[in-house]
Amino acid sequence: MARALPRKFYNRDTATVARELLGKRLVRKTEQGTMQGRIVETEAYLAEGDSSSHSARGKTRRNASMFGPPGHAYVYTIHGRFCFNTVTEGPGQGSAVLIRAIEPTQGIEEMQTRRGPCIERDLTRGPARLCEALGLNLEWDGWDLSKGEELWIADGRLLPSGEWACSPRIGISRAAGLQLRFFLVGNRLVSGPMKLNRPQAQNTAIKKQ
DNA sequence: CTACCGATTGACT
DNA sequence: GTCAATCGGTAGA
Repeated sequence: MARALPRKFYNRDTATVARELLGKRLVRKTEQGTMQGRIVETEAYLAEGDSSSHSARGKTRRNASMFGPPGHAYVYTIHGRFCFNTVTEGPGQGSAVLIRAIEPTQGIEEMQTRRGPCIERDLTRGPARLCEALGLNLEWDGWDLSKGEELWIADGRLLPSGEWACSPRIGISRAAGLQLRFFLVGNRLVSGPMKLNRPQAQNTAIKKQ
């Protein structure tokens, strides 16, 4: 099994971290067994110039982890559900990457137990769904992902440029023009629209999928 | 204390 | 495609 991504991986430009997390595996080791999924969709939330970031109006009890060291988890609640982020840059910057969807690769049965009845595609498609599947909650807020224990992200190869795309982020109203959502082109576990907005090129080849 | 508000999801037209 | 249930966090009285 690949090692956990080191802290220096996270201590970089947040959009870069969000893009490079694509294809990496999120690992959750429990006494019952190990659950793993390939990261297929992420969003960057910046420390500066991003009015939709939780850090935009300063540090609070809720977002304190965002201002902590990079490589730790930031877990928050929204609409009575949980979302999992990795802290980037900093410490003290207030930036993070939201993991929006993973493609299960191991421990599917345990994920199904936690999620309850749903179609297989909905097991981990969406930030709150993947948290429920992996049993992530506020107890994991601040967890050091670089330790490689219980919950971490495994190192892996970088994706070829043709396999990913970016777009505006989902479910936000402010700073909606920023292209800070990253996803694997054509992957069925990606939540929301697959509409491409790659800076360079290009839609024609990929749109046909 | 109350009021407002989502980085969502699931149900429905 | 649309819509509202949901509930903790936050700000303000």
